[in-house]
Amino acid sequence: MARKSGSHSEITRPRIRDAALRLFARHGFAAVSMRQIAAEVGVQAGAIYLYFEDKQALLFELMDTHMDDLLAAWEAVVLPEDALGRLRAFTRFHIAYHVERPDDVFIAYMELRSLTPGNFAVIETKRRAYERILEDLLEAGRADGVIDVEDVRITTMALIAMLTGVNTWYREGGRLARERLERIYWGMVERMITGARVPA
Amino acid sequence: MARKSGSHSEITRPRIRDAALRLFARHGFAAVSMRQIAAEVGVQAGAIYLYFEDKQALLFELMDTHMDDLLAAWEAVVLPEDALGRLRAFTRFHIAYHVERPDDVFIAYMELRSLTPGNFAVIETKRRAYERILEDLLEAGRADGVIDVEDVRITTMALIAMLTGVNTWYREGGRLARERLERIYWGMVERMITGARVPA
DNA sequence: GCTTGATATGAACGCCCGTTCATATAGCAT
DNA sequence: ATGCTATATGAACGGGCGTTCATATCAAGC
Repeated sequence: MARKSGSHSEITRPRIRDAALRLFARHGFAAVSMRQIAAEVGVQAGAIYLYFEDKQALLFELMDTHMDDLLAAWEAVVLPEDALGRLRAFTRFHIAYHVERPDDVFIAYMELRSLTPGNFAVIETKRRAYERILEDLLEAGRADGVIDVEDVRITTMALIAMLTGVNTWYREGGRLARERLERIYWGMVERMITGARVPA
Repeated sequence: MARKSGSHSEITRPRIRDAALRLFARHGFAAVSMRQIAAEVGVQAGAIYLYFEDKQALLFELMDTHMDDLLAAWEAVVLPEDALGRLRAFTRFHIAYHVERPDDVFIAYMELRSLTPGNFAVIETKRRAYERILEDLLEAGRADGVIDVEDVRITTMALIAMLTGVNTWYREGGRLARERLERIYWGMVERMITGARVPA
């Protein structure tokens, strides 16, 4: 049977995407079979190939659209003029985005090694572009004299790791909690890059 | 043929361990087959079962001995009396250990989801024990009034993530470089937990 | 020198994998 | 009503998986 009521391309495709996203995030790319994904959607394994070339293409689409969404979301952020304000915006943006889409984020840095070399190159470029945003903000702050770090590159990596780490332990618990989370992290970041004691 | 010259239990077993460690770290537990591990050692797949009950037991041993080694290595560190000095010691210890044994560390936090529930519980307990070390040091520093953080638990998680993140980008490049790495990271940590500007 | 036990083989087991394809159905255009 | 096309099935493909086991070989103990 085909074309059941309400089963069009626009419905099944995203359902496959969502199922793959959740399963890959939970069990890892290599540990999830096409049949498991299909079962989650309520379809046979062969149907997946109507929408994705193969398993690798499915993973790549998840990671690629995630990186595009992430970069686009940052572009949409309205930034203050001052360097420190921009770093504050980045910190809060990064945490908010990572808390909102934990599965995408998790896959994006966990399954890099599951990509074919060509696909890896594409994702890696976008990943570096994102890191570059923070790195440039730090450089700008340094030029303005408002921040003071020993090594911009190392600070960038340290901050990214620290902020992304939220993903490993924090789970959404209401809007207020996330607001506090962002505030606390910005407090730590600000100290790290300015050395200034921030008022309680 | 069996018992080739120089092929005893004391030789083959660790060779299997080492091969599994490297392959799991590189490709992930689920993506590596027993035959691949055996081939790396120059043995047939069946031989692995003379030393390990199954694939899961092999992974568990890697993770369990890693956690034991990590905790034991920390116990062996001679600590200063002051809280800040202890936090400095922890920071340098953590980085040094992670830089020295990147594969063990990588597996230990990457393959938690590949463990059976019972094995996971064991590793998780040890992982929490390790985090607890840092958490207690922060609490002690707070009691002494030498450190000032808004939330000890969140600071602990942020620091662990930041320090462990070294593993994702740093590759051994001589002893001096690592010394500098430790110094820079301690500089960032100290600022984060004291808010003090450290002299260049 | 013979026996014994540790060490390894390699074939085999049943199972699941990613992927393909002939076939069938369901909704749309005519 | 009829044909067309998008959508899905389900069986099949070759292959690799984790694991077991009868068998063989080697080193050491008597």
